[in-house]
Amino acid sequence: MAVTIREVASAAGVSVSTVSRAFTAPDQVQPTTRQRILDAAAELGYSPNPAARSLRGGGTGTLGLIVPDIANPFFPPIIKAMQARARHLGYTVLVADSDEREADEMAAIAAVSKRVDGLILWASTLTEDRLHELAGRMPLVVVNRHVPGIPEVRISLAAGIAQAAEQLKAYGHRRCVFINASRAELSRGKSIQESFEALDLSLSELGPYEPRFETGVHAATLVAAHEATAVIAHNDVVALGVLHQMANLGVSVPRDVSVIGIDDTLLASVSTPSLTTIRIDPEEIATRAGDLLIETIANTTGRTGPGLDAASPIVEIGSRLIPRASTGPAPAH
Amino acid sequence: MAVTIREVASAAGVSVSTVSRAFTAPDQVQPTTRQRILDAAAELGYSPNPAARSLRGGGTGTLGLIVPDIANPFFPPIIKAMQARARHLGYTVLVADSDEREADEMAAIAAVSKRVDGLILWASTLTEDRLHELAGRMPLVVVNRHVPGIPEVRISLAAGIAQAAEQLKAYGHRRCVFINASRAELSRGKSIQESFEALDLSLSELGPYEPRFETGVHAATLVAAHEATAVIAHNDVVALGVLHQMANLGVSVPRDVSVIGIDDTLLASVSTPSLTTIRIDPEEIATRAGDLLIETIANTTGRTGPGLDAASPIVEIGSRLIPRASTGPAPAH
DNA sequence: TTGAAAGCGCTAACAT
DNA sequence: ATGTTAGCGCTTTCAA
Repeated sequence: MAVTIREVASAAGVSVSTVSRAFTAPDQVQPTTRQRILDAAAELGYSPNPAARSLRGGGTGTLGLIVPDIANPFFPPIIKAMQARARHLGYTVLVADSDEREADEMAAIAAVSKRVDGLILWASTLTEDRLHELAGRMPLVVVNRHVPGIPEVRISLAAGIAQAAEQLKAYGHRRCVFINASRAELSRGKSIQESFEALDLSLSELGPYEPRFETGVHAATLVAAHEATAVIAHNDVVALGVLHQMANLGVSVPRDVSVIGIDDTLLASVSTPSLTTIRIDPEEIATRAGDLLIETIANTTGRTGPGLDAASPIVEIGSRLIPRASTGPAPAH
Repeated sequence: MAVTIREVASAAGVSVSTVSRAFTAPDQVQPTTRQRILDAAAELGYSPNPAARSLRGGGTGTLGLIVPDIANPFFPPIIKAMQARARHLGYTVLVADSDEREADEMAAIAAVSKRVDGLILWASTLTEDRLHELAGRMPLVVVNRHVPGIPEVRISLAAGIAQAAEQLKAYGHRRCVFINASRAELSRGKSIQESFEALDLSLSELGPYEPRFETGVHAATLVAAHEATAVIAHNDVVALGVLHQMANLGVSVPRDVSVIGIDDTLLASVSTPSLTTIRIDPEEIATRAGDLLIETIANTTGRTGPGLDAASPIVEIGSRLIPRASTGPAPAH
């Protein structure tokens, strides 16, 4: 068995409560005593048992993060950043994925909910009702999902899209295609349409499709029919499908067609040509979401009734264009 | 507060121990009683508190997995597969990364060790001594690291390499280059050298480098000097660097040079041209590693002295070539 | 400033 | 087959 608080207590010649305080409320114990305890603890290799702590009611010290798909290259950097941030704040992060299916998401939530102090649900597939019910039982933050009354982190593509439109305009493009592959409630289409119209760029929307490589391959064959010289894809994976098929068709990128992705995953920087894309900073979103959850946990603790708060917070994360080699001047025609 | 075993007990009109047994030893309670308990539990939305369970000594129901880098595209599918497997077996998986640095790995281990029943250490940076010490304190499985006395999962590239050599030979290649970017103790070089020699293929080794995209870019410029017509890269990322630079140099892949990666990450299937690579099945390795750890946990529980076992198990995971578009006949010359 | 003791939810003797 | 109860390690009143 591991070393317990009692052994530290007897080694330091104090009671267990003093040892406990030495860790959780250091200023309540005499400096000399505290030092003696800390030394004894170090000597014995003591560290508090988290199970006992959380049983006692102190919370689990763990944040839960449910993402649609761990294997989607967009998420690993976010997970990594959130782990780092959380550790810094004394938390651990427990990650699970929902596979974009409600049943799996419920299972994932059930599996982690008793082990965490709160939950970050990314693009949740759950109904509003269920989310509200869940939020009533534990601190909750949703990302990329708007549910009134639940704290939210929202990714805004507006800035990145506007920059993309500007770049394409400056390069002389006139007709563009957007490959849409969003679930309805997450659609990326609307804001894009507006940004492009504002600059007098025509934008045809294809889809909605599944956000897969093959979607890009398929959509690429449709670009010519629209007489478009630029393509914005739903994400980097789809954009790579476009690049792939353009190469097959003997269409040069960016000479004949410019291609823009979204997410700035690893894929974008290692493709050939490297992919111009709209970056969403993983560290920022991870940090903001983690902090928001911790804040929500803090507000929930020691509150009796259900949230009579003012409006629940909404944090917005920006985006920006990362110009790389897949965009360039429109063909002379 | 959440619903406890006591509330279920009174709702079902039985004692807490009967409720406990209804969950942990169903056959020890009368079917009718059990059903009544299960109904009451469902009604109340009861689920056992894992903190209480583990405090009681029942283990945490969690497996720890420390990988070098969550953001390395090789790992997410493995993490995902291990989660799935573990959930199936009633476990949760807690993942952390070591960033390839001993200090970070120690911190990660410290952060999770009290929350898990055992640990899978992937390509651990720790010294053998530390690993032995750790193994003395908790069930341990190492992956891609050989430490006598510690259960181990080992990835064997032999089969995949042999198939690669055969393919290149059949395509008429004679001179090849291997871009090595391994830490010494993990080196992929030796077995490759042997496989190629066995088929009378000349293999020059470049490096060791860091396993990054830029390494591939750099190494690509060196291939011509070796008069090689085929390149095997340390992993897919490095291979993409090669593809990228070959395109820059106006060298056609696979017409002029064939390129082979290792890992079969997402990158390989979405590159242009798609990348021939050596696949290590993420599900297999995740399953085997998870199962081995659970087995090790089971053997440790209820054993008194330190392991006087027979030799600790070593599980070997195979590999195979996935032919795609980046390999083809050697140029006629 | 420090100590004694109750109790968090659960399981496993032990008793019936 | 079911009930009673001690105790896992810790924090936190309450007392001194």
